[in-house]
Amino acid sequence: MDDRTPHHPDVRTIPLQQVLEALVDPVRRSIVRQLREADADIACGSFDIAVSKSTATHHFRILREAGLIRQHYVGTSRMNTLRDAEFAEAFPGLLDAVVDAERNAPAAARRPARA
Amino acid sequence: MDDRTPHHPDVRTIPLQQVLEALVDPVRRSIVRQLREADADIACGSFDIAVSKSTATHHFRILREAGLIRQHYVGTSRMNTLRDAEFAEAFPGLLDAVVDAERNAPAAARRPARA
DNA sequence: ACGAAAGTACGACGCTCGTCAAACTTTGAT
DNA sequence: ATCAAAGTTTGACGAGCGTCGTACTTTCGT
Repeated sequence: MDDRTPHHPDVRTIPLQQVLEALVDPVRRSIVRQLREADADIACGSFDIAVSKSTATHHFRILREAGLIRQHYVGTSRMNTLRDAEFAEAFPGLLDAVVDAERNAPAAARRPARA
Repeated sequence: MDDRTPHHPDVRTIPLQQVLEALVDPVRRSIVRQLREADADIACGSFDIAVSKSTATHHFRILREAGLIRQHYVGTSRMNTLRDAEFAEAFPGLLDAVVDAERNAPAAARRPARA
């Protein structure tokens, strides 16, 4: 059985503050973007992010608690899905605006402003 | 003479990262919201924000450098205007989404998540 | 000319966040 | 039964941000 499924908050109860704190980190935004472009579940380990495993775990938790992603186990892999529709209902236009702003941006603009 | 007019960057050159860093602070978001609801210039000292003068100055600078506001002196007062249209052109839908998300939110949701 | 008003500049301080390594857990294969 | 793979947890560390007080600058009244 999977008690291994973590808690997913109701998106409508999440304050904008928490959402913005989640989206302000470039690594997390990169995760969201990759999920958008893939529209299929992606395992934690299969993302193109330049951080250690423990840091990755941290970022996924922040995203999950901010209502942006859903996570469920498949074997030893944790799969991630964007909670696209639900999120858009609670925060109309927000995710589109954020993702679109960087969609065709030069690579440099996608990197952290401060190393 | 007013060399006292500070530098205002071209909004199109500003990375999303910088914009999100500006908008993630609740005090700064409150400033933006007040400017939206007033649609007239407001002096730095006339905002309803619970921080010291020097902290306020800091927040206005962050907002200006992120392309969100324009500042100009009138006497000893520094007036602030939202760069609404320009900003919307560079980041379509973003400011609307952020402001609208909190527009009719309960007061508690407008306060910092962490004191 | 003097003083008050409105901001700015400059340090300083505390807290939080992103980061990592190391140890641990759970699942799947052999 | 073992071992490897995939994540999580915990603790630690460094950098950055928001905050303030104090000193300074500029402008407006009187």
